[in-house]
Amino acid sequence: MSQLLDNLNPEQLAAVTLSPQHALILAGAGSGKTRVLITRIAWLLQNGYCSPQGILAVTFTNKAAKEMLTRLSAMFPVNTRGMWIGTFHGLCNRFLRAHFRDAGLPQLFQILDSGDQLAAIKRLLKALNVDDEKFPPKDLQHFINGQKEAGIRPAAVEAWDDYTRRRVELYVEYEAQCQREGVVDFPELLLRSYELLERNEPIRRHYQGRFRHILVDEFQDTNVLQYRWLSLLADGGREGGASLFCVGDDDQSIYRFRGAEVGNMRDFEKDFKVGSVIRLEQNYRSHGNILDAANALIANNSKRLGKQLWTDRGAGEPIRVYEAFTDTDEARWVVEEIQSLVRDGMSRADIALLYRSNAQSRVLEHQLFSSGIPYRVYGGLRFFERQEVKHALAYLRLIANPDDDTAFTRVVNFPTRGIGARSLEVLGDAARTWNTPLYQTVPHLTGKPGAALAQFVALIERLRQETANLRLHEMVDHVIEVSGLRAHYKAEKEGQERLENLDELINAAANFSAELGAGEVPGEHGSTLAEFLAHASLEAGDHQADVGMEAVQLMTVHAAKGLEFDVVFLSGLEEGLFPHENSALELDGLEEERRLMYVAVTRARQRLYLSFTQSRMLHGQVRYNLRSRFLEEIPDGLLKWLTPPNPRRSFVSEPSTRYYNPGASKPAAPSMPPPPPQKSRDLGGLSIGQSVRHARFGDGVIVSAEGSGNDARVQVKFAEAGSKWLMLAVAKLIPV
DNA sequence: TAATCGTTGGTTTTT
DNA sequence: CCAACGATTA
Repeated sequence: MSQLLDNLNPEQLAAVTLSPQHALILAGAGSGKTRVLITRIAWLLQNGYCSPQGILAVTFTNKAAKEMLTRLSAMFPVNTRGMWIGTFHGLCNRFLRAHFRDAGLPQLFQILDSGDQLAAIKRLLKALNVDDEKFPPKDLQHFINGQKEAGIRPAAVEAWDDYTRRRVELYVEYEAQCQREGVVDFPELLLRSYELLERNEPIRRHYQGRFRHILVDEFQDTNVLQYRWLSLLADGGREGGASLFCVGDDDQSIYRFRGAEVGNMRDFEKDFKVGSVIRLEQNYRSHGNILDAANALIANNSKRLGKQLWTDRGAGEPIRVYEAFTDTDEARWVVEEIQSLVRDGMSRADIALLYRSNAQSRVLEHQLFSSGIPYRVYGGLRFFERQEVKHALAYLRLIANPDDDTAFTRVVNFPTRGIGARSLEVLGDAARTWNTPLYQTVPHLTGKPGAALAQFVALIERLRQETANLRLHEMVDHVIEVSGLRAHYKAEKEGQERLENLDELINAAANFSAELGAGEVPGEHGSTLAEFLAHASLEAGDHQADVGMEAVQLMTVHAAKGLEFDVVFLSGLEEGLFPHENSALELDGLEEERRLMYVAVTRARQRLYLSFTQSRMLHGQVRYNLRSRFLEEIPDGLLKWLTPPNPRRSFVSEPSTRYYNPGASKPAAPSMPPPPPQKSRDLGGLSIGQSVRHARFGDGVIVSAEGSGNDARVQVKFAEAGSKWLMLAVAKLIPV
């Protein structure tokens, strides 16, 4: 007991030992929020406030959920089985499996991941003969998911124009298709769960009675539906309902673009009459200068709940700033700096290269590669998203649920068995006529295509029978073999890696049943298989780790959230890139970018490098940008310039020849590249940062430029008219 | 049915 | 510039 609370600071202690009540914990970066969350659970259990069955703890990622489970069992001997700890989607899946009938779902319903969902929508549009130029599948997917995540079914969508009305019709059709096929997409997992709880009183009562303490991680990332779901489970804060313990940081809210609603924090405070907002502001990660920079930066945001990080570990090193000529030079400098760090004994794995957008990794990778520095890029294809794995899973899905048309279409002709587009069209038409899933439509067909399709159906039936008494991994193995997938990839010249991945899938199946417990009964194939398939959809797998590889870590700032490194390089600190130009179009977009910058800065433990370039290759064109305003928002005293600091102006107006002053600054990059070409003439005497007047748009400032000669365009931010790109050859811009 | 060519668009992303 | 996708061609 005493051990449990050892070494907690006063605020952490207060949060952990709060008497059962609704609470909002504002947990700053590196303030030990996970520890608080876990210790809170242990404390509640240890002091008999509730049993493990009474705990519901929810996270966003599987990684976080797993960490919570492991650390909890390490901290405190408890049967974690009874607790509901998992992701929103994982828990909703569990809930829907338990109540599939009441939820109106088949017992073995399948889960569509985003890719599957997109494929399903494409198929739908084709079947309905909808012009996918007018209704791009991706947009429709976004629309549908957006509605679902706001808790809105088609009937409740406010559609005032024809376009929206048509999209709502397609939303209806899409729902019907999913229902027919017995599949559920990600947002549907949540919405179904929510609706079932809402409308089924016995079930609602049961869960409201069961869960006494609901704990939420990364609360600032919840969307509207998730908050309503939590709220419902906690009986809206009424007497006798569960206590909601929400941990989050509004300053680290960086997922509004995917539906996160920071406003949930304020709403929660109000709706649940939260008496105690506890701030965790002591940071155990970074040195003072880094925190000061982060604090200064985020102070520029207006809509904050308010928080100030501090540390007792001393100021540490200054933040190093480097101005490069081009993106290539920037990358070159980063690599040299890394080499020097490694020479001094720094481990490569403790160094991170962060950037705003994935496209920026290319140059960095190139330089790292040619210097022979091992590196690892996060955020590519994940294991369960690989095509060979998806193919194998599709066969398994058909065994579990033949109505799954997405799976059917995926493998009906893979490996090829003479079923072409023509046959599938016939089949699709027939399916519509009979209103049956593709699989069930096959027997209705006659003729040659019918025969080939019948063979495919026979194959699936055969697989189902032959695997009925096998254990999961044997089943997977058998399916890979008999379906012809293994032979197919064996024959393919580049198929070796794919074969290995298929073997890995068999391993994954074996591990899965092992973890599930020894209780697996052969022949009960349904449920184990369905659970494995759900697992594959819900947990696409870690971004493959090169185990033991001492490698520099490359990732976007988004991907870095929650991580920390001794040394962080943040490159591309330029207007238009970071903050990203598109952010200017969105309401409060700049504040979100600033939070993103805040996240980036607070990743560093000891040393932080910030860099920007004068010119950068983007979309095949050289662009000239101002350095990021975020740089200006960090107090000068915290910065150490590795290149001479300039007034915030582009080289266009002020050629930076002074960089060539040989003795100017000692860390000047050893291989100083030639200066970028002077483009000032191309801008017709204008320069970035300059104020101009336009006859129609009024006064503004040139923010960036691209192209040259006749194609030269400048982006002008007008006081009244907003931001515009103007062709210099066309627009008359008068310097003011 | 596979290979090749041309077009298009290019923040951020977990489940 | 360059990757991903769709349409066309052998």
